[in-house]
Amino acid sequence: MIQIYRQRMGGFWYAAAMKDDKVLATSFASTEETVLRHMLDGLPFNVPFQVEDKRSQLAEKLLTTLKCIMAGEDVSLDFELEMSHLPKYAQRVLGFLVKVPVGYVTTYGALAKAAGGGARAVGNVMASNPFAPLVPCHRVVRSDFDIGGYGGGYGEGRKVKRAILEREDRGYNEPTEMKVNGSVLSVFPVGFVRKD
DNA sequence: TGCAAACCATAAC
DNA sequence: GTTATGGTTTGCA
Repeated sequence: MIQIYRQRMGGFWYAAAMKDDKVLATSFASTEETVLRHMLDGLPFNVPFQVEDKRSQLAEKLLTTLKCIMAGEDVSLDFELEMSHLPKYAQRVLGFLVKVPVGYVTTYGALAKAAGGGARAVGNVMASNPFAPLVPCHRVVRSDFDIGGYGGGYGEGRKVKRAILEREDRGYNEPTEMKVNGSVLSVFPVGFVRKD
């Protein structure tokens, strides 16, 4: 049985799907209906689930973490993510993405260069990221530092993406290269992202 | 700038 | 198998 938790904090609804101590999906949205629907889309298959009204300690911690990420805070991600049902390539890309630190962004192309595959394929993985905003797909922008898409495509979600990034700005100035899984991943200061 | 073509994993047929 | 679809990128006018 999969447990689903949801909570409203600071103007957003947050939701998490958990099985035992593992996280299957997370989501956020402006309404309860949307956050639940969005998160159910991210679940692996049609398995029985139950919406819980009381939160386990771990669920409480997880939902709070989601809120803190939205607030641009630096949090530790010591949660166990269940992604074995995702395509292998998607797992790989997400594995690189979690290494991008607060205050930096990477690009679809840079992520592709590190993880393999192509930029558009990376975009596809971002669009179907079941772990937003825990796995920080909001930190992936276009190679020309246009903000890129968010929330499944080009829509209002872009505003949210920009807002999160503004709060994550740590004032770094220099691009840097990170060693991840034996590959090199280029990351860039949030300040590089184009304003409009 | 703007547009066309290349790019590449997935899902749907 | 094959095709259609993207949160992209690059080159060239």
